[in-house]
Amino acid sequence: MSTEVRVRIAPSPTGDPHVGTAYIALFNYVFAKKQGGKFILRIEDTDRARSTLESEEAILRALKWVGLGWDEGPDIGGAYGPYRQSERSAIYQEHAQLLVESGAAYPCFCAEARLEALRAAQRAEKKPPGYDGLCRRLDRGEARSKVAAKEKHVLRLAMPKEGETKVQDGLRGELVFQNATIDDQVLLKSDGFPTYHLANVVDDHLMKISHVVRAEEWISSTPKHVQLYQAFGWQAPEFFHMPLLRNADKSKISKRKNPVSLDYYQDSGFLPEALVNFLGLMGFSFGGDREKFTLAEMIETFDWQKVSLGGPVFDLEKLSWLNGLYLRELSTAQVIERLRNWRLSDEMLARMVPLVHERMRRLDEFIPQVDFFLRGDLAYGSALTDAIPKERDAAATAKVLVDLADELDNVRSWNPQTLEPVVRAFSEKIGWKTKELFMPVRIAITGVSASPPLFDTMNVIGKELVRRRLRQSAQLLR
RNA sequence: GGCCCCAUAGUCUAGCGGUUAGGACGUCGGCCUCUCACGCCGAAAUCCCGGGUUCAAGUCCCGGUGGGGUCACCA
Repeated sequence: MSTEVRVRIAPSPTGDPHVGTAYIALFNYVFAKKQGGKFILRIEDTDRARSTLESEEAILRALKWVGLGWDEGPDIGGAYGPYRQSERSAIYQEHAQLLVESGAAYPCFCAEARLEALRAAQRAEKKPPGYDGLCRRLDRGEARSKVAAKEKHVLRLAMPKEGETKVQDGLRGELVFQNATIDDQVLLKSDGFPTYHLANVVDDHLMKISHVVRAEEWISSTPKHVQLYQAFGWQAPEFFHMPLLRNADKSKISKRKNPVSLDYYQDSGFLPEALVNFLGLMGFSFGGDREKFTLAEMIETFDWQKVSLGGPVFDLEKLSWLNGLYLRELSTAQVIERLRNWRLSDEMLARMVPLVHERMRRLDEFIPQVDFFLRGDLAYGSALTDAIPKERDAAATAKVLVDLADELDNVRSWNPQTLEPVVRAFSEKIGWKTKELFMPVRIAITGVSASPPLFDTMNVIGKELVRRRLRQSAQLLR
């Protein structure tokens, strides 16, 4: 068996490129490079309702932006493709079939409603929720004929009900789980697509992944994965569960409490090398008192022993400081280059100029009018409180802004035409006249009461910055 | 609630049986300076609690407590 180190980052393309993805990608990448191994990108798009190609593209773009390139992936191929799970359905079906034949998995015909009722009952009795094994007890012949009759079903893992499952974690040692406490996980959904559990095990094995470096939130499902490896007769990879990035209140980092999209960091003018350095500071210590180090230097000194397990709070303030260190190190020419690649590109100018063109009398009025396009966070002074509609109060306005931020999060394709109906529908939903709603929103997003049309403005500023400003404004109003 | 993980200042961390518990962000004060920023100097602030083990415990063990994760036909 080959001893080559092969690791992967396996994002699910269901939203914006997440800072946590970059964080985990970083540790995979660094470990692979340190070992002279391969770093693989695999797209886990088995949730066909939520996965989009647009999101996949954004994730690839963002990972490239932070400088974590892959050796094999959906865009460049490789010896173990395809690297998009939606293109591997047949592989999962075959493997699932193997499990059914060996008795390690069984078809389950229970309807959603029954499962919900079951869970509700378990909750009421304060028992741990989980499948009750009804279909597991079905006669195998009967089950087979139901399947043959095309009855709608899923495939479940026939989890052993006795004994224990041991997980070897490279960071935490041996983790022991009582099998009786582990649920009969669904492996194959009724739409024929695999769940994460099946797909991830099958792919990791087929793609010869040697080390699984992933977030701590996966620990509790790892025994299921270990059971699957055993059922297939495969050797499990080594697991390394990294701590979770946290909000200031220590909960798992989330977009409600933190800018979480890599797009936000790019749009706000963070340098990718600073962001990567900062992510490296989360849970990893370089050695000595060094805090500033390059990716290459991190690779050189990387060692799992230097990884700590407490969940690190993601502190934008410290990231900004680090970013300043990098920024000041650049030459003037380099800064100009960075600015051009940021918001002073011809492309950005081409988007901004039409919006302020007719509002300008002289060229010198350009800069003040595009001010909010070029900023990260805004300074509002009293503008926000002044924008509270008559008949409404600060608290209500704050809530509206936050709710709108959430609403906008669901907007997939961000442009003036898609934004307008969303915001208008929102206005109706909350029972505010558009007249009442638009001014506080305008102020929150631009900081001023006179600006180009709202939706065009939002379009250029970008989703993440818009959402961030709405949230920040709400914060200030409270 | 069950299961699991974690625990050094507000935050990120060093420490791997004997240290005045080190560094960084942030905060406060000062210096530099036309202002600001940068830079420099300084200050306040930490070993969650209780038992063990040991001559000696932030460090090892156990138990609490606290925080977190997870309990989906989402990953």
